[in-house]
Formats: sequence, C-alpha cells, structure tokens
Amino acid sequence: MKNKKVTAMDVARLAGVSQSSVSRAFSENSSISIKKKKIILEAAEQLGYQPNAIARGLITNQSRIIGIVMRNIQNPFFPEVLDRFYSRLSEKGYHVMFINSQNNEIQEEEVSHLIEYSVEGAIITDALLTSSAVQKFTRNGISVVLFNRYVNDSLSNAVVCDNFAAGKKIGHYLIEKGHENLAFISGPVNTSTTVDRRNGFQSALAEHGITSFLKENGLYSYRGGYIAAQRLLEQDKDIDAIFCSNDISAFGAIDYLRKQGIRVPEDISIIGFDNVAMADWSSYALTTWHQPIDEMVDSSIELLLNNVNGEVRSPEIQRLEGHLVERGSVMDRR
Amino acid sequence: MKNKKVTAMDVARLAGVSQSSVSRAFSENSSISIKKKKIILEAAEQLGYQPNAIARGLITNQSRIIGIVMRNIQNPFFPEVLDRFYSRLSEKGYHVMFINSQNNEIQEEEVSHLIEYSVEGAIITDALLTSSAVQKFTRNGISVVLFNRYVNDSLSNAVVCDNFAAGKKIGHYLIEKGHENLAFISGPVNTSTTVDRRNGFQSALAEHGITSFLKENGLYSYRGGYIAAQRLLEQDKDIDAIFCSNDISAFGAIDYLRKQGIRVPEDISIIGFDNVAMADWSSYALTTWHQPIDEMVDSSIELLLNNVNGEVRSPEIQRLEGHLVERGSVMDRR
DNA sequence: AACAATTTTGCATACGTATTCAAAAATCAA
DNA sequence: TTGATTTTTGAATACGTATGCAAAATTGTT
Repeated sequence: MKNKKVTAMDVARLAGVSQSSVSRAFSENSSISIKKKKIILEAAEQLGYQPNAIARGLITNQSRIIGIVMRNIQNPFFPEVLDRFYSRLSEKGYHVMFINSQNNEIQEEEVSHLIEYSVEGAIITDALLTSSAVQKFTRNGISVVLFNRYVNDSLSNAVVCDNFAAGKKIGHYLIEKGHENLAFISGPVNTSTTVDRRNGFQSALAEHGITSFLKENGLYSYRGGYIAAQRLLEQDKDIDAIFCSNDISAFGAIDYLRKQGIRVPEDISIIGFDNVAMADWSSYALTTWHQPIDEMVDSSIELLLNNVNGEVRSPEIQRLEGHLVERGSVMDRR
Repeated sequence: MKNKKVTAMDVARLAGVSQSSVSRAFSENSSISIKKKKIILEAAEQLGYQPNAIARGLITNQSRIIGIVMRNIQNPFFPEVLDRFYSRLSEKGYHVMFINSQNNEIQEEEVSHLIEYSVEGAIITDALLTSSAVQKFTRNGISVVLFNRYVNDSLSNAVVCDNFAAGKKIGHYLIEKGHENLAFISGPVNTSTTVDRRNGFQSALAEHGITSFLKENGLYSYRGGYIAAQRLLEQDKDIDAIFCSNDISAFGAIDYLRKQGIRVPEDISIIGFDNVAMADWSSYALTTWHQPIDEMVDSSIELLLNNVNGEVRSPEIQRLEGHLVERGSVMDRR
C-alpha cells in the first residue's frame, strides 16, 4: 500500500507552526527565528519530509533544471563534457535533464520537452538550432548556449574552441616538422568544427605555398577515419601527414595504416583533435590538439546563467584557445 | 522584457471554451468533441502554448521523469548504457534526469534530489544503495533498480550480466586454448562484478586442478590495468593468459605488455569483459565477453515500471547471459 | 511603563493543470 | 414529439509550495 506523501502541512502540525513557517525553514534568506527553525527541521527529519520541487517550481517558476542535449554520447569526448557540465551545474544547485539527440538540428519534440519542464537553460552540444527552435526558447524565456558548434545567424550564444587558429597552428606544426604532402580527414561537411579546422589548416599551408591538399570525410568516427585513410592512400601514396579533425577518426586512420604495414609516424604522421583519454594510451600515443573543455564548460554556464532571466542580449560566440599535445604520432622529419 | 507565459487559460479564451476543455484536448482518452479539439489545438498553435509539465506533475503526481544515477561516465561502457536507457525510456514517454555519481554508494543528497523531483523511478548504475536510501525511496513510492551491480540484502531489484557463468566460461575457454598459467585482473574488490567474475573463473580453473592464480586490482581503469599487468609480470614471468574483468583495464594491460616487448597474444593472451566499441579496433582486436546491454536495459526498465506504483514485491536479481566475442588477443596454443 | 521600531509569523492567495461532478447538449428510440 | 440515454462541457476544486501583507510578538529607547 502506497504511503501517504508527507507534506509541509504535516510538518507544520507536528511542529506547531504554520505551513508558511515550514517553507521558510527550508529556504535561505527567510525571516524565521532560530528556535522555531530548529523545531521545524527536527519535525521534518522525524516525518521524513522532503520538499516537493515540482510544487516549488510551479510557484517560483524556477525548475532548477538545465537541459543538456547531447549527440554522439559514445564519442569519448562527450562523456567528458557531460561529466564537467554535471559537476559545475550541481555545484550551482542545478539538476540535469539529459536528452540524447540523433540529428544535426535539435528536433521540435526535444524543444517541446525542454519547454514543458520549464528548464532554466539548455546546453546544445554538437547540434544546431532551427530559427523556429530559437523562437520557441526565446518566447519561453529559456536561455540556450550551443557548445562546440555555432552558426553565423546571430541568434544563438555559442562557445567553441578556436578551431580556425588551432587548424592553422596544426598546419604550421606539421610543416615545421618537415612534412610536405599533407592531407585532411574531416568530420561531417558544413559543420562549423569541420569548416573552421580545415580553413585554418588551409590558411597555414597557403602561407607555405601549398595550395591544395587531399580531403576525405571521416564522419568523426573510427570507421569513418579508417575508410577515409584508405581513400586518401588510394589517391596518393606519398602522403606524409594526415590531420584528422577529431581523435576518434585519427584512431581509425592509424589502424588502417597499420593494417597496411604503414608505420605511424615513421611513414605517415597522424595528428588528431580533442585529446580524449585514449589519445594518451601507448598503443596510439596520439599527438593531438587539446580542447579546453573546462574553460568551455565554464564559459557556457556563465553565458547560460547570465541569460536565464530571459534578457535579450546580442548573441555572442566565444572562441577559446586550446593547445598542442605532442606524443608519438607525428614524426620530426627535419 | 520577458514574455508572459501562455497558459491553458489563454488558449481557452481564444478558442471560446473552458480551461478544462483545453486540458482535455491535450490528453489522451479524454471526452471531447472532434470539432472542439481541432479549434483548441489551432488556438494553441497560434499562441505557442506548451502544456506545463510541472503543473501537470503536481496534479497527477506523475513527473514522467526517470532518474539515472551513473558512475564512471568516461568508461565507454556507460555511455552505451546511457544511450540505450535513453532510447527505451523516451519511447515510453519518460524523460531522464541524469546524476553523475562519484561514490560506491549513492549519496543522501542524490537520493534527496530524486525524491524532490518525484521521479517515477531510478536506475542506479555501478553503485549501491544504503539501507537508509532504500527506505527513503520506498517511503516515497519510488521504484529503484540496480544496473550491473547487486547486493544480497534482498532489498533492491537488480539486473546484471550472469558474471559467474561468464567467468567460468572464460576460464574453460582459456584452458581449452592451451593456457596453463593464468592470472586475473579485477575491478575494485568486493564489488559484485569483480567477485562473481573471479569466482566463476576460479570455479573453472578448479575443475582443471588449478587451485590458485595471481590476482591484481586493475580498478576497472586503463592505468589500473597497466599497473596490474606490471605487478603480475613482476610476480611471475611465465603467465600465459590474463583475464581482465573489464575491457578498459584489458587495454591498459595490453599496452603495458607491448611496452615490454611482450607480444599479445603470442606471448601472453588477454581477454576482457564488456565488449565496448574499441574492443573491435584493430590495434586491440580484443577477445572479450559481450555484456547483453540491450536485454539488461529492457529488463531493468520492465522491472522498474512494474514497480512504479510502489507495490511492495520481493526484490529480485535478474542475471542475463552474455557471450564470448573472439578477436585476436587470445592465442590458440593447442 | 509607554511608545516606537523591528522582527516574526500566519492567513490568504496564486501558480497551471487534471479531474470530479453535475449541468447542458446531443443523440436515439418509441 | 417526447422521453430516455449518452456524451460533452464548464465550474469548482485540489495538488504543495512560496510569498505578500498585515497582525502579533519582540526588542529597544525614553
């Protein structure tokens, strides 16, 4: 038989006070005498009272929930991002509603779910917003920040790694290490991460008089990187370095090369992007670009919470700087 | 300036009906004429009305939220589990409140959060419940299922892989492949997964007259597996196979052996447990035991939802059968 | 002791929805 | 057309909490 739920009214009766006093005992910055508060908390403990966040949310219009919409949860980069978001948000008293997304653009249903629960903000990782979605969030006073992706439509706040600068530095780095015949394995085309990383890379190569290089779409996946490497080598056997625009596809590319008896980095250098945990595993020892996840998460949350009141501000895109991590997958050919 | 929230009252006014009719228009199994429903839905669309799940939850005492408490989110096994739970739960109309846990036992604060939001159930992965926590959940009518872990205290439902049977089959498999000097890399001691996998392994070895084997704690991590392998080899250079009780520590063990110039599987065979995606990567090509995540998730949800009404039933432990996945890390020495 | 100032507390109410109950409307059968 | 039956609909209410407002209580000053 289901127990009857314990409410503030029950606590009030036991403690000999009013329901509003019980509510004040559980709030910060409320006027209540120390003595009465003590009595109330003891009564609550005795009854096993737990404030009802749903009722509180209805009254205050503050759910204390942040929605995190995440794609590619099985890419090790994103569990790390989720871990960091969770830490920071729970420190600030927020709870996380998790939405596992499947599409490049957040779906109407996903938007509806977030609005239904009056989330106080939404972090969208690795996906984009339609203008209809932006409108719905804005109309409902829900602050949104795109994490790791952005669009130049001036509608959404975003926090990304400075991918262009990173791609450029990677380009210079590979050339300075003596590589001449470079190739690029991208993620899904037209995503801001792919475009910016490739454009930065291209910019660096152009400065060295290299006006073209081979590109294949690695779909940001292990298998995609494996196949992309295969396709690149079919086109040009003299490639001496490949910039993979994420770590997972770099692992796939490395495994393809190894299967062909091509040594990494002796024969072909591989560099990745993200710096996931297994980049450090000695079977890969991947040289890669470290994304500043901590800073990106902190900036995202700051941007998010500074808009939770629904103030209309000009959306901004924050680009944060990562850094190179040298391990063993890039040869020094000088 | 924040927009005023659109409510069912607003829709009612525009549609020329009552608020209760609007509510009925958004509900299934409500009595409302087709004509009126159409008018109401059009008015709602025009105003951008979104039912308020918080208000609904207060009335119905059904939050439609399931809490998922997860540890070790950066172990690739768990993002896959989260992905599957999310899929199944959203199909059934549930939303996921995500809690990233850090301890072997779910914390009081985490219990309080779940109760506060009146979650309709909670999945606890890779962690345990104190009896105090069980009491609180029960008192609040919240169904709980432990995923991948259990305790023999008869208080909590649990769904696990049949780890004992798996460990036993792995033991027989390695011996049948001609290995004689076996070792075991465990997870944290006293966890049900470690204990059952080791006990099953031990049982198989005993049937072949092998009464002891070396064990080291690999902490279910890459670095832990790496160091455990090192310690094992320090103790006995003639080990010819190591059963690692999860894949991540198997990757660490493999990398340690490779660093020492010890070939896997020619010199030492390695077998893991879980069958995470990178077990299939050709740099590891890990032979491993596949955990039946889909079935485990389905059983967990069935167990969970069959208790959402808070009916008191004898807690049960469901053990589901996995299977061996042979790749390239176990040598056939016959 | 009396009065002023401040703090504490309870009453009343609202938040937005779902649902009970009964009235109104619609439908059906004779 | 009338009466019986069924369906639809709105009024009223409750869900559990937070808070405004004013009364009550407490504290401080003269």
